[in-house]
Amino acid sequence: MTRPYSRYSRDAGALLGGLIRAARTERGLSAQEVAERAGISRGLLQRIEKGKLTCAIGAVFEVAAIVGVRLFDADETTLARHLNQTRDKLALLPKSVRKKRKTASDDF
Amino acid sequence: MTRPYSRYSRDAGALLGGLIRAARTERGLSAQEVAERAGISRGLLQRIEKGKLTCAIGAVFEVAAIVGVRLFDADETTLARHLNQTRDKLALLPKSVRKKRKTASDDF
DNA sequence: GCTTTATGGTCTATATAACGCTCATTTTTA
DNA sequence: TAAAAATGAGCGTTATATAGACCATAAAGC
Repeated sequence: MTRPYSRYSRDAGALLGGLIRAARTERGLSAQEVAERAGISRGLLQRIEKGKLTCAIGAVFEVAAIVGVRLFDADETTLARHLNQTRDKLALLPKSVRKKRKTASDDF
Repeated sequence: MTRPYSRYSRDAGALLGGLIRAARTERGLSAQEVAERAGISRGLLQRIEKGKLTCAIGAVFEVAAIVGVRLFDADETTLARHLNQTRDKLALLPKSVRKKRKTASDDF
């Protein structure tokens, strides 16, 4: 990633970080404790809560799950179900994308 | 991140990657094109679509925005508004967390 | 007030992610 | 079937995110 980030990404990162921090303090968890449970350093947790966009998405997911911030507005079972649906949908879509396609023409 | 990822994170990553790939093919965009627009390499886009959890969250956000996958079920203006609300909420919360707190006792 | 602890910031070393390239395979169109 | 394009995957190099330590400050409890 050499390009500057878009407004949307910056806002999304800041929002997610803020939600994580709010959830953590509401639950009375220290940064040290959450970092240990997530298996990351305290410094990385600070960057996540500040909305830095260079953090690994896995670390963000781990922290979000620990403090109770749910992405996709879905709990674990809903997530698994949605995951299967997406897999089924992908199986129906074309394997590769070409300029002119017979399916789902955009021009009308 | 040295620890293995939780089930939740793995599912969330796979789901998000699948949603991105489905949205990209539905819109008839090639991997090369999306990668260029996002300012990332094609290899990184492949890893994102496969749900690899080591990808930077900023790159994932950029790609998601380009192909039209919205996190938080929110568009740009809603995102900004929610962002402000989170900031206000954070201002009311305690700045640091201690073991025994007067606010929001958990024990009843 | 004092003490304790959480947090914010900086620095260095190291692990590793990202890039750019290549090639093989698959898929689509002619 | 052949040609063209997209995809998947591997590899060496480079860039950088992360961990871990440190210190200073701020905040909470006594």
